[in-house]
Amino acid sequence: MATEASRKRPPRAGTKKSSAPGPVPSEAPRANHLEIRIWLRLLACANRIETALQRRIVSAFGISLARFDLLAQLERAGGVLTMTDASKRMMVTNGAVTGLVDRLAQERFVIREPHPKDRRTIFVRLTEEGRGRFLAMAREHESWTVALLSGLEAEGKKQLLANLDALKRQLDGVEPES
Amino acid sequence: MATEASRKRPPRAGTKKSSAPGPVPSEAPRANHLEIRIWLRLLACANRIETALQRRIVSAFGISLARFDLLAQLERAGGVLTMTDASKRMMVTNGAVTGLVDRLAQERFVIREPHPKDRRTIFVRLTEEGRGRFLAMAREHESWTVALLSGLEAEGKKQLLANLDALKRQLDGVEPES
DNA sequence: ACTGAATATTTGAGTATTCAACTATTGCGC
DNA sequence: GCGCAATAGTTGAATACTCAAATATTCAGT
Repeated sequence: MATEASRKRPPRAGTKKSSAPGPVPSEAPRANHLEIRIWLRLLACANRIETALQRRIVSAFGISLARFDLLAQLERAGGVLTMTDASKRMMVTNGAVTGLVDRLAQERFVIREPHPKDRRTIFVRLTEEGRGRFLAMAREHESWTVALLSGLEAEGKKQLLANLDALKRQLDGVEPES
Repeated sequence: MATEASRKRPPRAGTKKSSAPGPVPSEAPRANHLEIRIWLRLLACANRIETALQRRIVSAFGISLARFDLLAQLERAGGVLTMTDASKRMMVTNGAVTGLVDRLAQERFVIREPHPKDRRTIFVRLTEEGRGRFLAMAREHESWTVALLSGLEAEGKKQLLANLDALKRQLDGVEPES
């Protein structure tokens, strides 16, 4: 049936043993449609890369991926962003950003600042210290990412990127904006 | 810096307006390394597909993607699985499975059964009714998946699958098992 | 048999996320 | 100026997941 839509991360590989009657060696005859095989592969690859990166960020920097991401958006935006702009860039809801900013503020990465004119609006500003800490993290993060993929053939990489671009365009067409 | 590691879903597109000084039109000069462009594209595609499928499953069947996934694993396994085997197949921890089974049991999709010999072990069994309901869902789910990707050129699809296979092998090599 | 390591599951704390409800503000239209 | 819809942000209920600790059991060694 090839139903396997979710996107979890492997929780660090347990012991190797299967108790139930069927030890689950049958992995072969699934995924009929080409489309579904592609989706499953895509998902598997995305999962592995994300899991690998996430683990390293968390263990090396002691900061969650979501928080790291918010810092990245701030840095790219020049250091300041409103809550709503941050949520748009990160593609999460306002509510999610509230919590992330709470923690980043606690850890001195960012500070909240009022908008001089509009009292509904709140700016989130990357502190100097926060920026420094982030940049150090970002350098490593980028090299990890490159390292993960750089083993592919140059030709294959170009092809893959082109194919993914085509896929993305296709998806934008089929499923425009929710 | 091309740091953008997280994997969120767009929360249903908000209104189009940016309040802060810089209205964020600058989307151009990023993603230097080819590897990073690939990763970003891969992530974007996976996100869109997953989001689209998840929304449809939730709205059409009133069941979460995680729960749907567990049902799929059960069906594929022939109807029964221990908690641990389920968690391995779904690549989540035992703790996560406990909660999913709790709810699926509540909704009569599955039942818990003791292992005749080993009292530590618990079987999760797909009920007849649950199986029927799941199969109906699965049919639709599969057709959605195919529909999402079928617009690509046949040649591109084959190429994409091959490239993704190569990538997966590469990832398995670089990042073996945790 | 006893002891202790290993295995199976559940539980609870910590994060993250969505969505809907709610509080403040702003800014029109008249 | 008023009234009110739109906007910005926070909060809380519902899900989901990880990791570590707690429970139960099984099993192997002596």
